[in-house]
Amino acid sequence: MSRGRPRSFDRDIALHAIMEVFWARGYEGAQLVDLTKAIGIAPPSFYAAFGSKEAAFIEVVKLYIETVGAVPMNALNNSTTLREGVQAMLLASIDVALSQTPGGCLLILGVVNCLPENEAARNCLKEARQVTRDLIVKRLRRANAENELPKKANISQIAAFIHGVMQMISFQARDGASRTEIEALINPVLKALD
Amino acid sequence: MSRGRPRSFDRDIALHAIMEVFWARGYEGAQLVDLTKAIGIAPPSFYAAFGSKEAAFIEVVKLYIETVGAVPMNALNNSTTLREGVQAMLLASIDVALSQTPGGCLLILGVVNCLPENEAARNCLKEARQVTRDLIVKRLRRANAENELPKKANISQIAAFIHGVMQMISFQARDGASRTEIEALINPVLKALD
DNA sequence: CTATATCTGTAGTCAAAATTAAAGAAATGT
DNA sequence: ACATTTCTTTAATTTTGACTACAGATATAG
Repeated sequence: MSRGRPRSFDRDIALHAIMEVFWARGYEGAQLVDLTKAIGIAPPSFYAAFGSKEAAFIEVVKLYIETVGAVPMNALNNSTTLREGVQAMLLASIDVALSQTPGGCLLILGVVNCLPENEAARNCLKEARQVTRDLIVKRLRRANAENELPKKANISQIAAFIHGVMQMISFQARDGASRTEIEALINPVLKALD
Repeated sequence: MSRGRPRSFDRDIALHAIMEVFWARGYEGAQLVDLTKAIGIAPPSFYAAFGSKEAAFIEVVKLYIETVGAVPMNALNNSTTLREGVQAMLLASIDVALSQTPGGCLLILGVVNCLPENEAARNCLKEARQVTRDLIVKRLRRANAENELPKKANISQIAAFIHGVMQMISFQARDGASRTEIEALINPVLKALD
């Protein structure tokens, strides 16, 4: 089948390893030496496997969305009532945010400020956030169809606010807030949904 | 009085100029060449006047708090009712967030991820955010004393949430949200205060 | 067993970014 | 005027970080 010397490491495991590094340090904060050390390889092996730091990041974001990020979004959808769904999503987001050191969501905090040459990484996350927002909108439309919301409810405003709560969770987790403090943040959303 | 060749630029004006740069690009995103270009000087003049990039940033943060950041905090305090104060503060925060390109507050977005050698800048902002939070707590205590809040109200939880709304304002402004979209974010807080 | 393909390891290259050395310029104080 | 002080200008220097050339290693195909 495949000729040549085989790779000395498992590419999937390596991708998970660098996901942790990008998650903890952000795109620019994660230096190549951190990535290669996390895998236990030398730079040429990294470039052979992933192409570039930027390409690796884009792949990591995809993996993050499919694994880490999927949990809250599934919790949102696999619920009968909107209120339960939003609550479950936000609680899962808190788990995600507190599962890393320092805390927070890669999609929200991974690239906030960046050098001009790293705009591609920032846009990659911006698009991912738009997908998150769209999923929330979709769930709200379903709730609307099921008469869980006033017909005149402004779906996109509510979605922006719910997404905003995920953002404050990430920021405060990054600043070192405790689980108790962060869990208290979600009450106003649930109250607003009643 | 002061001997020697006089400075060719006004230090205060220069500080304001680099405040804009740090605000727009963040600490690491603002390169020295951006700072010196904004002032119109060469690197040695910058170092003679400010010491280092880090020292300049710390000075900028102080200036930002005293000028830009003071507006929302004064709005919070110069109000008879808590509700009016919070609303005025958040509206002022929106003005601040939308007054820069890209949007957002320097204290919230200036350093999110950073290289290990820039932890000092991150801590500087973290402390500034703590001051913001403390001011909100103080205003809530006053409201509590004036019987505007239930005696059992959890002041620090409410403060964390209000601060969180400022974070979502900044973050969504940075992502390009419109004034209308951002203004809609503050309704749930006001509702929660009733 | 040989040729070929692909990986690894060492040791770089290259560019960018913060910082500074050194010489000349422009003010004050005597 | 002259000495002194402090700034400006130009051109490095130094460091760091992403990326790679090249030689040696290890697999498959025939």
